[in-house]
Amino acid sequence: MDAKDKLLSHLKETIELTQEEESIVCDSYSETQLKKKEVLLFAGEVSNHMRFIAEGCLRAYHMDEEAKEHIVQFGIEGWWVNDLYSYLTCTPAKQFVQALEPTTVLQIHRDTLNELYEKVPTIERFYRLKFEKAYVALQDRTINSMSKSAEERYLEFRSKYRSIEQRVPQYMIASYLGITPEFLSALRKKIK
Amino acid sequence: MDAKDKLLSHLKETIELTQEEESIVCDSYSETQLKKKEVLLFAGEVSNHMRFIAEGCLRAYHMDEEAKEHIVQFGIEGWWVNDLYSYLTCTPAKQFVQALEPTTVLQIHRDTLNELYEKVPTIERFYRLKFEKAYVALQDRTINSMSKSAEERYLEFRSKYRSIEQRVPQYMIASYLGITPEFLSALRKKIK
DNA sequence: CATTAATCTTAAGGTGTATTAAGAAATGGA
DNA sequence: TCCATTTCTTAATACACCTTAAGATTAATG
Repeated sequence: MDAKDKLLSHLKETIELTQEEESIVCDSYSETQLKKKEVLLFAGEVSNHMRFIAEGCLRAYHMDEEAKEHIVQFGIEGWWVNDLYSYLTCTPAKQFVQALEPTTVLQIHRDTLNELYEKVPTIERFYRLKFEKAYVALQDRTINSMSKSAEERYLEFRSKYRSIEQRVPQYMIASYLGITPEFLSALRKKIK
Repeated sequence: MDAKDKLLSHLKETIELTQEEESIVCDSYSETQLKKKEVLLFAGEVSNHMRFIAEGCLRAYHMDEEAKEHIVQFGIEGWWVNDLYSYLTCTPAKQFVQALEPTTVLQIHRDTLNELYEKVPTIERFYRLKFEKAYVALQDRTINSMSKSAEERYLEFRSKYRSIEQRVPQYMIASYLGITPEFLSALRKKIK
């Protein structure tokens, strides 16, 4: 199954599309191949595309004043990864987006997407739902990081994202959880 | 200046409205008076209104499994406070919204707002911008709480929200910052 | 393969923040 | 004005998590 088929079947989990709409949709996205470690979006740039991962694995991370990295989100096949705020407001991104594996991404430019909304109205609904989900995920994460211990957060991460845990380095999971790799290592030892 | 005038001048900071539109807008909102400690939205309920604070002060907070409260957001005159996710998706709220002072709120029901979007299209733009701001505020808060110490977060809170710091109890600021009131007290002593 | 680079673990010692308990200060209601 | 309630502070002790440093594994590369 090629990248665009994956996108279509992903869309069709949420909305219905006619044959004609399917081909309009396909024509609106362009495919990009990323090497491992390649950066798709740099902090400081404006994010002009919505990005669907057809194959591979990405991370979005923030770099603080001391150049320490904080992973905000992972993404694998079937996920969307972006600095959403930058995309929505055309302001400079605060996050980097980088491939952790060789990755295939389908991208659509904001202008093209706005045109697509006109041609295929259900697409607008699809993205509205995406934005809402992004918001609740962020809200959950905020509340979570404030009210739970590192151990609880790790156990939750493991049960929620087992497929991710298995393919990204442990020190990145530590970064996502907001702890040091050493402490995560100690936690894992204790739990087992 | 009455509550509805405050709303109008708030809207007009972002969008333009004709005389006729102003009166349509005003008719769409209803005014509610809250006593101190009165709860406007309970976790578990669906939030069906967007809420503008004309006068007073509110907090939105989450209650965890151990019944500990975590303040997610404060709001004073000119702010909007809500469990936005619940509002957008018609799912049960995870947060409570409660008055910290005698407060006047203007509320608009989701259905009424959708009608208003038709009648006064610029209103839709106003709310889109609100939703975007809510998202970035949340994103900032998440990154912040992961990458900064309690002292840094407190100093930032103080310079950003001095007007709020002066009118809400210190232990609530501690809750907002994710620390205990005792530790905040110690921090303040140390800083001075 | 061999070598280097990336990742993970261990351990000692330190720091930030929580907990508990008590009392002091401020505020609000009768 | 007084009492009750709410809020803030202090201090001792405890724990979660960090820092540093080193070595052990594992994976990537020529």
